[in-house]
Amino acid sequence: MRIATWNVNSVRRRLDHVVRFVEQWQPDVLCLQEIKVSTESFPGLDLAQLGFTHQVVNGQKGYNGVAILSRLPFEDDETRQWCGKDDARHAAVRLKDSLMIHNFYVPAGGDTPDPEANEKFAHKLDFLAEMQDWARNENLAGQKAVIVGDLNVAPLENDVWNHKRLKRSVGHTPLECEQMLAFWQAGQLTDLGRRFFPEPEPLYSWWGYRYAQAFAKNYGWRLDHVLTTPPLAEAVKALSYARETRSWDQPSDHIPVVLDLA
DNA sequence: ATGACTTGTAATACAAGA
Repeated sequence: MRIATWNVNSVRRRLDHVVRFVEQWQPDVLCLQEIKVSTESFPGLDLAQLGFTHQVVNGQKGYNGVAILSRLPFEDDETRQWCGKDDARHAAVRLKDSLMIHNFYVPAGGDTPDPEANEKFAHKLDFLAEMQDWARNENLAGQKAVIVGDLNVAPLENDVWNHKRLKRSVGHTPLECEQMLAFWQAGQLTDLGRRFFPEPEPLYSWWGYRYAQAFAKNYGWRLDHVLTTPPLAEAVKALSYARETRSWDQPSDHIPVVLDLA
């Protein structure tokens, strides 16, 4: 079984890329973030034609938004609010044999890494704290669960192209990195990115648009993560990064990360 | 050397991404 996660930066703008990725990689489940469309306007028929006849969409107009698309039926699905906001940052499904898939889009956090001066950063820290509480309260570690998404934190030194330079930048500050690792510990989560590609190897899933040579020079960040709980340890077979998509015409700034489960 | 870009909204800038 193959599960992919991808921040597509607008599912309507990138629909051709989604089709191309699905044809080449054949995921059974595709978790999207930043669909940037209301649930009503989501292009569900186009995606159903790819075989994803089971869909849960948590969208809103203009910003954010997540979706889980599947060839396999859901036994249950859920979209819940975080930090008391109805801002379309999470969706979850339960497949057969109680396999849970959680798809997150964690707040980016704005420009200034100071929760007093920047309410977006405060929101991001609150969100990360709530994820820790959730992992404990739901006994995430005891479930068969896959957590994926754009978590908007690159927690390890080699998760950014220049640790020394970027440790003051939102997404790689010590406080965010601590909070992300605390979430992983709260759920006893395995960081599959680093299980398959250990430090100090550079490992990235995002290259910004603003610097045109970012991808060519590999000035990237690892913001997109795939995490699994202890009951799934034996089932994890492989993890892949679909780097080629970043070279396609008018790409998303993120690439897909692909998990193979037995 | 993360800006210099890209998106959606709405009407020619602005917010947001990170």
